[in-house]
Amino acid sequence: MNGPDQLHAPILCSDCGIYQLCLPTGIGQADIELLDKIVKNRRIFKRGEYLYRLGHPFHSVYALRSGSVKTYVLMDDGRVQITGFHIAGELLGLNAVNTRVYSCEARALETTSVCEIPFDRLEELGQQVPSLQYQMLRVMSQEIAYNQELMLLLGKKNADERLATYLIGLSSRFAKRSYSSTEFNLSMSRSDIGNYLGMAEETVCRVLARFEQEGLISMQRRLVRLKDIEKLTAVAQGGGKAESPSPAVGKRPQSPVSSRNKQVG
Amino acid sequence: MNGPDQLHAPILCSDCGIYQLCLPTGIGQADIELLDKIVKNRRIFKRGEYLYRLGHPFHSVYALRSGSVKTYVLMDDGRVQITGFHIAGELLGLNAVNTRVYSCEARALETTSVCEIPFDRLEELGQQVPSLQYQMLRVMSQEIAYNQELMLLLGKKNADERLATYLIGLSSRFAKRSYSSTEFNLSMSRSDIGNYLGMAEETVCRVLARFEQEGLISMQRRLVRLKDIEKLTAVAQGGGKAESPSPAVGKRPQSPVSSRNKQVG
DNA sequence: CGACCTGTTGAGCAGCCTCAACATAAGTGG
DNA sequence: CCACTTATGTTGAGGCTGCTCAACAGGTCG
Repeated sequence: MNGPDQLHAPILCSDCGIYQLCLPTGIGQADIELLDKIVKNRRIFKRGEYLYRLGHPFHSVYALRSGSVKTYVLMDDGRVQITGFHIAGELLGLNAVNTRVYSCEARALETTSVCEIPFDRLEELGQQVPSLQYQMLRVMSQEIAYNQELMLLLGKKNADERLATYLIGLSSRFAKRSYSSTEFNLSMSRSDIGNYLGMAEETVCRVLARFEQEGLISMQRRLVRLKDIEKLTAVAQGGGKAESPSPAVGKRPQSPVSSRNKQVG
Repeated sequence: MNGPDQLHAPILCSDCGIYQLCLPTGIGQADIELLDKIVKNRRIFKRGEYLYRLGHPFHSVYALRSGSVKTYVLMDDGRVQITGFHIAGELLGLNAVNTRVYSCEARALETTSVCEIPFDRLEELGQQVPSLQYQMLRVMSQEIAYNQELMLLLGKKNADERLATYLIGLSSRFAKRSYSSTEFNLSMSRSDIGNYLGMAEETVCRVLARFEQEGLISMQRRLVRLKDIEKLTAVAQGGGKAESPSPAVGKRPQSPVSSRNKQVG
């Protein structure tokens, strides 16, 4: 995690707020007005409704104004991997540019307000406003970096590290939107969290229960309070247990960092 | 997997070949010449050398002319997640656009020839050639879709499915480059494959050995021959074992597709 | 208030990791 | 060219993390 929006705190543009597409200095007022004309298309999605579905033709991108959305990919037999959890200020759907067909589904986790932006309009405008083009590249670049972190989590972290990473990541994202970074509402169910972090729902419960018992957090249903962010951060990076004598050995999780993993190209 | 380059077979542009940046109809001859001026910068990397490293400043993107490259992210304690395996015709480095700093490392797996393209030059040119901008979006969009598949693999597939998916994915990528789709050289070590698929090196060996024993493939060291692509494809999608009576039940791997996973937003 | 959805907790099992020894290939230097 | 060293791949035994199955508790909603 560490997640999206690494460097640039998304800035509201005018009334609708295209957030990630606008930079403080990147786009002028006149351009913003142009942009506003395009994005007037506001929509509300209720919990469980789809912004777009797998295989549907690509026509628009979506800027989230409020609420939250999960995106996920599917296997034939119904297995689900949630690939993203998106909150206000983020931009969805650009990943369908290549094939012109959505490669994943996006579904509202709660009542969610979005701006729907027709991509061809956005493209036209991009040719008049170079910095807009650049912003699109940035948004996608950011998503790639974000996905890389998730892959690291899925491939190399154990259950404790995954959940700690998840909580810390949420915390810092909320902080950037000026929400509380220590107390917030997970809009995802335990099952969703499991499908996001690559673990069973039950394991999510158990680990959270242990975190609470160890004084790292407190929870009631989907409301979390982070009580020891420092220790949580340590857990997320694999320094969770062992303040043990042996500093290098006993890292515990998969990937032993043994002499073999020297990675020689 | 199914991997990159879904729809557009990358086309060589002039002598250097910017592959993914060019479409048959997208970019005119004059533009290609412009592009060529920029990408004259050819370089050779030997096995183990870095195209770029974590935290280094972003200045260029790299188009692979021949050879292969792995990209990966790191944890503090040395754990590694390989996030991409790239072959001739693919474009690397665009994921650093956002932060202007590389968020991963790229390392040659064998002697590899690349075109190094200064990004600011590419951007300038993009403003004159709109379709080039669009191509960049496409390349990144494609990478995102590709990463989503990898996340699905890492989060939801068991060892057999992972390796089958990996082999099938390689096969179809080689096919698109007009290499043999049934016999090819894995340029990654077992350890790399493990760090890519999120499993231990030993497990990679064991599963490959079993695949060979079951007549799906034959291997000697890094040379693979796919002997039953159909069955391999079935395994990749989780239909590997059970041609069992019960069609829906007994899916076997993590994520039971039980009644609970109904995913209700 | 009953039906249902979500979350919690327990018991048992198994897939995959860890550790370790060995085999083979690939370099390296004399 | 061969002996040595190192990297890479293979195979076995055993244990642990996290999954599965299952029953139940607490909320939520009609």
